[in-house]
Amino acid sequence: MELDQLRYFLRVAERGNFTRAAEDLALSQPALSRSIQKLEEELGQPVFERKTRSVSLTEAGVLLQSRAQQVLTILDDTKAEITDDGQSGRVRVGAIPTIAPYFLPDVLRQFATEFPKATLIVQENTTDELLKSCTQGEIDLAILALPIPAKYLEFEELFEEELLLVLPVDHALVSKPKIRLTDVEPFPFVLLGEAHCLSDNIVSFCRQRSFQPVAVERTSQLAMVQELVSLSHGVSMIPAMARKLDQSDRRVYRSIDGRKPARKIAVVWNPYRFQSRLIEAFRDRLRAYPH
Amino acid sequence: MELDQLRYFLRVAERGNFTRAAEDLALSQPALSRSIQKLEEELGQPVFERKTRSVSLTEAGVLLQSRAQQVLTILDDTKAEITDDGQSGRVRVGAIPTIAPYFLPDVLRQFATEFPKATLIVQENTTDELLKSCTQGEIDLAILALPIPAKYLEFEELFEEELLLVLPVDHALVSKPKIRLTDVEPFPFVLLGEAHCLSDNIVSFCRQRSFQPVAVERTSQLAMVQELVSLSHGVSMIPAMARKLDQSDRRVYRSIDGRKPARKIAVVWNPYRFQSRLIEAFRDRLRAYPH
DNA sequence: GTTTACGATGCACAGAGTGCATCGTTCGTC
DNA sequence: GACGAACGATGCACTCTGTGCATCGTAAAC
Repeated sequence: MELDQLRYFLRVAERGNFTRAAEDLALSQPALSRSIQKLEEELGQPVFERKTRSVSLTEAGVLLQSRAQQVLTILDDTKAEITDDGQSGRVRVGAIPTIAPYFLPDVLRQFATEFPKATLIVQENTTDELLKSCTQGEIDLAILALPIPAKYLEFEELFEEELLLVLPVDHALVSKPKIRLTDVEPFPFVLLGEAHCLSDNIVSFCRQRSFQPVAVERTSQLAMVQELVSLSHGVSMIPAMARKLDQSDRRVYRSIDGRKPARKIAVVWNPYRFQSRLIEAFRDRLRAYPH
Repeated sequence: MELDQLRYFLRVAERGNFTRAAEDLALSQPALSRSIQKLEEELGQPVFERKTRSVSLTEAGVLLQSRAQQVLTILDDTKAEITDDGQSGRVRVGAIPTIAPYFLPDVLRQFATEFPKATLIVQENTTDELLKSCTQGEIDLAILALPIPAKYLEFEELFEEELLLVLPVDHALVSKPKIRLTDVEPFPFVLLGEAHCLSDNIVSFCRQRSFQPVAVERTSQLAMVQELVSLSHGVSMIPAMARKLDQSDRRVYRSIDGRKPARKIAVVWNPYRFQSRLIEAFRDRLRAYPH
């Protein structure tokens, strides 16, 4: 039994497909097939059931999967722990798209200056994917908005951030000195796609005030939301950090009067994985970041 | 990091010597040196401190040692668990020399008949060595005499066995109808070497009756004790199972009157290791063995 | 100073793992 | 019902890694 075989095996188990797994592994499909064959030969029985369109784990495969994961995690962490000098190494950070471009660059720059030997790897993805990556040890830290279904993960709230109402410059509400949430109710909303938690934040905040925002458009980037608002497709709510970077004069931002909509930004990590000094340091910088 | 590297590493750590470890591993010393070098290269630091006469673990090495052991154990057990069909496989049994030849052959024969596909491996060694082997997962079961310092090990008493007084045929006590322990006190003893727990059993039993047997001779095999007794070098105490196999008429066995000296035979195993159905079966046969 | 113990290094070789090309089988589709 | 696509298995040639043998370098022991 070789470690590579276990890595290969896990990937095939994950993808349910030799060809796809081989691509992931940067390996030819025949090589992968043979590697699994050899593993099965050693175990005296198949670990996969080959169906015509996909493969699934046998009983033996299920057992092997959990043990292989365990073993590779231990070795990965051991290596990280031994090579941990607090200066060099790797920090893999994930962030949701509505945070990444507004919050991360500053922290990354600061961190890179302070730890020039460190390698920073950033992944931008949805909350669900980030949590999965974090659980599987593919990233060390994830920065996202609460609430999260954080099974087996640890998190720490970093700060709370106001969501600002964004309006086209010529919108009726612009001249109103105090805008309450109820004032917004009649207007259509421009929101991000459903996979984005910011939409959930906004919708759930509105729902607490018992109104359901009407989403006229769904887009995938905050910048696009801002542009669509400028073009009077609707109004929206934008995190304060995204407003800071907005140079345009074709839209205006207003703070909602009364209880203000907000989101809580948190950092998440996997407490079962070794936390290198570099990772700890990154978390420290996140905490210390002015907001 | 490769599994072989970890195996090599552990052996060197155990032996504190590359050359010796290489012999154990059936590998040339240069190959071993290079393998460790590569491991150290990957970890970015040495795992051994090379002194002129021996090598010792560095801090990193100590960490790696425990993790490597853990990993190899998991994989070993996983393989055992997957390949466990209750019929084929391997059972590694250890026994102390004063039990092995008298008790094991019958059990082994019976077990081999019942499980013809199974491979039986028997190791004869002292209690200390067997417990060490069991802890390290080098054997699956150990059969020995209580008491044992059984840290992290589980044990189950199998039966209690009387220790019989053995005398030369022409000994003064032979004609005595009832021999009490005090009657034996004046006579010199033939005992096994100090590493054998049977000597401990005998000595501690006598000490409870507040006398210290005088050992005139120390030998390494029960058969030799029996022969020396025949030659009137002294008297001794012999487990009942060893008497059964004794065909000679040059010595006689007597049961001590009063509280009889005895030893408790137990089977020991490592509860942290996977117990295959074959191992369980072997334990069952041990329990069921008539005594 | 000489010998001994022990790990490191140079060099050549064998075998395991890999990639490419291709095959065999089973669905899905026209 | 024949054809094509998806997917894993197999044949073959090659390369690269790990290994053994011979030898070296160094420090302790005699």
